[in-house]
Amino acid sequence: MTAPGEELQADTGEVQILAELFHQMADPTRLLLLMSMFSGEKCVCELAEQTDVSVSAVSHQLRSLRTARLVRSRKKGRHVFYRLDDNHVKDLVSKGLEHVRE
Amino acid sequence: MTAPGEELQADTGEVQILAELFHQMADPTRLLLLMSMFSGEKCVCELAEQTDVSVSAVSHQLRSLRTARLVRSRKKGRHVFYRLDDNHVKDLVSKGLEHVRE
DNA sequence: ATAATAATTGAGCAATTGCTCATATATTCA
DNA sequence: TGAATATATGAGCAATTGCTCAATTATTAT
Repeated sequence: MTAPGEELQADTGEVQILAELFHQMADPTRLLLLMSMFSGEKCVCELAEQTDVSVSAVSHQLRSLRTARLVRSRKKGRHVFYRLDDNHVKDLVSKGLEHVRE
Repeated sequence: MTAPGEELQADTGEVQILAELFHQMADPTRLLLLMSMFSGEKCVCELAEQTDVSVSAVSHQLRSLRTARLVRSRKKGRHVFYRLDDNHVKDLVSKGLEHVRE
């Protein structure tokens, strides 16, 4: 499953961006939010309920995730629905869980 | 490449540990250290030179990585050699770079 | 033993983080 | 229009982070 190795070279700029990606996934609340979106888009209040975090805190973290392009949002009436921007995040969580579960 | 979905369920404890894993990879210096070890074990002074970070700072970060079980160390004479504990880290970086490179 | 080299450690500090609280904005409904 | 609901936002604050600097330990060489 480990790549041959050549494409694992990265310049300083890429390392910064890569670190920022992992940074977004490094907070339990944000990670929980991302994982909640695995089953499809969710509005802010659903996400707040599922993660047991205040709506305000969730909104702050979603902004962070949106700015870092890990999620996208769509407005529908009074609700704003959030979903994963692409499925790399899902792959990363999957690989991460493999590691955690040894 | 995305897993079928069933094994992506995680309890609170697992999410904490997973967040800690990503946290270790979320700092540019630690990420650079990990990537330096892709080509095999390296001593502290080599790692310091390659990452252009002070020996002390490198040692602090290596301790963090070792405590979190992302790396292992081996002492040989005056040198301490560090290597990746398993190849999940390499897989995660590989997947992360795929995301960064779109 | 003494000096030199490699690495670790603890204190301390500026910068960043993730939350709460209060407030503001936007949309729907009566 | 006015009330209710959903979300966003800014200030502020305690906790955490990643570094430097100085001191320490461990090993090797003279």
